[in-house]
Amino acid sequence: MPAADPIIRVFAALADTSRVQLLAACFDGERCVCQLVELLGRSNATVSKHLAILREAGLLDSRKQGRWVYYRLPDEPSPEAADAIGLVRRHADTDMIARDHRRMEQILAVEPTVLCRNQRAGCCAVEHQTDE
Amino acid sequence: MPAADPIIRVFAALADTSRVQLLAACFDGERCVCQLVELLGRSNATVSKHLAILREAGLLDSRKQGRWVYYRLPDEPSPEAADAIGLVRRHADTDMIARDHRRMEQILAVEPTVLCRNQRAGCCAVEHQTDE
DNA sequence: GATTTATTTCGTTATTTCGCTTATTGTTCA
DNA sequence: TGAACAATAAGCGAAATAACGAAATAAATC
Repeated sequence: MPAADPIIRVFAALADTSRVQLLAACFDGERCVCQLVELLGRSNATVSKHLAILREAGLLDSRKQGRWVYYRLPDEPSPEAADAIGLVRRHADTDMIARDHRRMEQILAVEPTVLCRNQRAGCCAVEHQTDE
Repeated sequence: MPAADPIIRVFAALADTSRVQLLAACFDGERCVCQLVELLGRSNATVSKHLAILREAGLLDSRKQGRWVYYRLPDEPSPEAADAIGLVRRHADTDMIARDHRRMEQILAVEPTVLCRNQRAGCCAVEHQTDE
């Protein structure tokens, strides 16, 4: 974790499928944590930690608005972060990202308020598609 | 280890300082395992394993000539490997690579035969510089 | 056949990572 | 002011990873 070299930190941050998913989910705009929790289907603590790792590597920025925290691609990324983000854009698993993209469209159709309430209740806020 | 996505495998391979050092050591040409063992100052088993991880990620190729195995940048890298190698070239820790480069010049001045014999004897084949 | 170089495996130890549950922080709203 | 709420931090256990020594294997050379 205490990677001396920033580039090692970037690589370590991206050496995890969940984190690449989270980064890719922000390609089209900023996302609320609760939306990303819904996307990954993991606990909010887990997702929050993954996001912190991406932020500390300089791959995401966060912004707090009211109760919600939004994550987005950095406006002024470090050279290595910009380069790495481009690499993910060009080469990350197309199928997975496309699938996540379709699911994110469903998630975005739900009010964050409703999303959070359903997550708290322990049930899925957005139905999973039966891709086949 | 069996990372589904090749790009994740590439990132995981580079999320380690030793492996970035090994990759960078091959920037100027192919290197014998015994030379890389000397560079890192670790056991040959450890170095061999790191090299295997880099090779399986498509970041290095290996070639056997006589008793020695030489590692080099792949002649026809995958798109993601080529991209990642460029990223390391542009952004990896300059000081560390320069230091390794100087040390590699000393190592290259020694016959691989002598290098291996000294390594087998358990002593350093090439004096460490007292950088300061 | 013996030696040499590299790889692989085994067994051990230490460290790191992932995900969870359970506080805690800081905000909004009744 | 106090309750509810979103996000994060802290702590825990399980699993993966990294390193080593030692030994076995493979392949090439002498």
